[in-house]
Amino acid sequence: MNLKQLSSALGLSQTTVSRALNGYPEVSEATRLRVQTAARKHNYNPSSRAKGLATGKALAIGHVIPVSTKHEMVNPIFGDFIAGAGETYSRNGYEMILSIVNDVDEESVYRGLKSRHAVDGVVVHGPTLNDPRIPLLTEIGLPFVVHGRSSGATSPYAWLDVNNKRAFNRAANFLYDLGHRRIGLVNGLEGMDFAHRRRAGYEETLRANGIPIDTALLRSGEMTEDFGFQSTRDMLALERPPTAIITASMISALGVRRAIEDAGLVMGRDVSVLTHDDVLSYLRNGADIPIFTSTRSSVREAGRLLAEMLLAEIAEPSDTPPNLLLEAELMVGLSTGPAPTDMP
Amino acid sequence: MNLKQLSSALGLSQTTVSRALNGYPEVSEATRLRVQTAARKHNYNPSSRAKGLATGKALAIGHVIPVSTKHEMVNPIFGDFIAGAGETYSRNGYEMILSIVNDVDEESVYRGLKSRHAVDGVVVHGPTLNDPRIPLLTEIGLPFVVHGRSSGATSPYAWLDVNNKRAFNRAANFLYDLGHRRIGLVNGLEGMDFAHRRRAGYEETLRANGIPIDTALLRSGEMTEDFGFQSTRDMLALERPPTAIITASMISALGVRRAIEDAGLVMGRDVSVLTHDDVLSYLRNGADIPIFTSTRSSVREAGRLLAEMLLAEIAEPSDTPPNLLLEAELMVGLSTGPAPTDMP
DNA sequence: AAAGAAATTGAAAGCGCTTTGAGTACAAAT
DNA sequence: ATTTGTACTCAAAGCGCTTTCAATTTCTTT
Repeated sequence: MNLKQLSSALGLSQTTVSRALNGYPEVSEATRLRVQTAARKHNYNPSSRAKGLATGKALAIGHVIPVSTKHEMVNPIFGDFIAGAGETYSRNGYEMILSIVNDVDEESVYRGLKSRHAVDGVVVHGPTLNDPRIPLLTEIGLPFVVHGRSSGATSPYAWLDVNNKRAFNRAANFLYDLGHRRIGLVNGLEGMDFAHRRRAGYEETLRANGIPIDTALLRSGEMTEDFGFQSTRDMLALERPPTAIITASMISALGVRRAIEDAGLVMGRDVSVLTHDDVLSYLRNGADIPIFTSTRSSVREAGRLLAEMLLAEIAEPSDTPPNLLLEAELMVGLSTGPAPTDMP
Repeated sequence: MNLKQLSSALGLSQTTVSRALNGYPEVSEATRLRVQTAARKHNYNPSSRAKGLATGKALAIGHVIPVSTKHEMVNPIFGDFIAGAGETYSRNGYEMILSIVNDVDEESVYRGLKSRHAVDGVVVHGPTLNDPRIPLLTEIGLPFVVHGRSSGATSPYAWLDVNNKRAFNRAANFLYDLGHRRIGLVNGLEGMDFAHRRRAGYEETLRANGIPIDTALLRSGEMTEDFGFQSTRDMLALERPPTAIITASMISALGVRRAIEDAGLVMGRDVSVLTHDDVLSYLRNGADIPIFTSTRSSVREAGRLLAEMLLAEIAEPSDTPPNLLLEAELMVGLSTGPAPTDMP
């Protein structure tokens, strides 16, 4: 059933039917009702292609997911983020278009989306330091919001981020207050902006408390369970092992935990662990009492909010790009405790 | 730059330019080359909307992701599956459209995708027993392939599945051969077809070996880390605890492991653990020696293959829907060992 | 009752592409 | 010299919508 058929079935012009369905005021309420009922009855939905062609809007948002060519790794937060954003889209009649792309030919994907008029805007995932996508999108004039930020960007752009630096300030401070002086960091990949900021927060707080940075306690890599495990195992084998470890995700935290227990130690007593928690649906951090002490910020909620920002920006572009900085919550769980006193 | 502009820039008609770009034979090679060069130079890409309108194809595949209203859970395998499918799509010039939908109003989403001509086909995720989407899609005539199967379906439909039953046959057999007689099952949600088949495989093998099914050793729920933990903790507290546990995913396996160690036991010695492993990119099961003994089947590869099936089906529908049954590989790791002899 | 305003409806153009049916030019065949 | 191919090229219609501009009907006002 298309518009033509529907309107002739109703004995009305396409114009009137179109107006009735799109809420234009020049249609009598009686007619509108009649049209709406008929549309529902015949299960009529305007073709999005035709609509898009006529209006010049795509009613779609692109998400370009970079898959690192190195490890073929899909960021595990992605599912939850998408779920959050998707809610906003469907509430607003937008479609979500996903492009999985290896990081090499990202540029052409963005250009393609733009020139094919496939989307009205895009979400930039996983920003790096000096992310080239930001100037690119600005140049080609495709509306976008970055999930995260990009240190080094020279002009303003729209973003939504967690205050990673402050989160890790607080994480390090919390451990310091518990008496820990050797605190390891199992961070995400250097080059990722979030990892950079987290490390900055960690180092700042340590320095502020007079603790020199020991690079032996600094690891960075893709946040897999195995990476958490290996990093921790190696650090625990040091002459002066850390008494606490801060890590960047629940998944790596599971690996950290495994290494601690493999070493015959007890998490929360011998070694404290503090993780960032994105509140992924399948990795709930314990129900009442969190297993891991964590800095907590729901990535799903971030998706919801970011999508709203983007849609607002598309509806009426502002002259100063919107920014939103979310604070992470510090949740005390069972994985942290006072620094062991029997250590040197 | 649109077709009109490009063709007038070239001094050719739109017809010729269109044909040149789409590989039609009635265009001289010289012209084609000239057109292609100009198109590249001006970064011309045909509008997908206009193209779709003219051809009647959407050049897009829909993925409708059900999010359970109960737990707001996004299946963690989803990211990797999508990554696999996405590769196939982009190689074939297709777009992927994602709809996140709570399980209640799924039907209207499928009908909408069809009537809006938004997609040429869809992938059905997470099939249940007697999944209503299969008759629905068949009825409305939207091509689809199911990732998994649906026990109880009355007519043939296209699917790609892992041989879950045989996988769990082998899993149970492997443990039986190691001397285990009390084998727990931490399964996915009853109602999900894959969980049903796995349980069938498990029960079949136990019965075949003369072991009665003990419902105290059977758990089913959403496959979170916490669910693995709680189920295992409870089972270990039984009067006659299991000496081995089979679980449905790496994530729940991590919880199983945690419960075992919390109980002061050693995985692989006191309690054996065997898990199904979807080979998720962020949960690699150890590099050389797998940590967990597992039945292994890459969900990413499944995504790739399934997308190919669907595109082939769209290109030329076959009269008998294609099916593909993948076998899971049994990988022996460190989490299993002979049943402890000191147990009754 | 006439005139102007307001409300309601419709015909047709246009969005950017593909594709049909027709036309032109040139070489080869009769 | 005419016919028959062959190789190119193009004008125009059509895909299903929105939207402009114009037309008609109904209501107010005088």
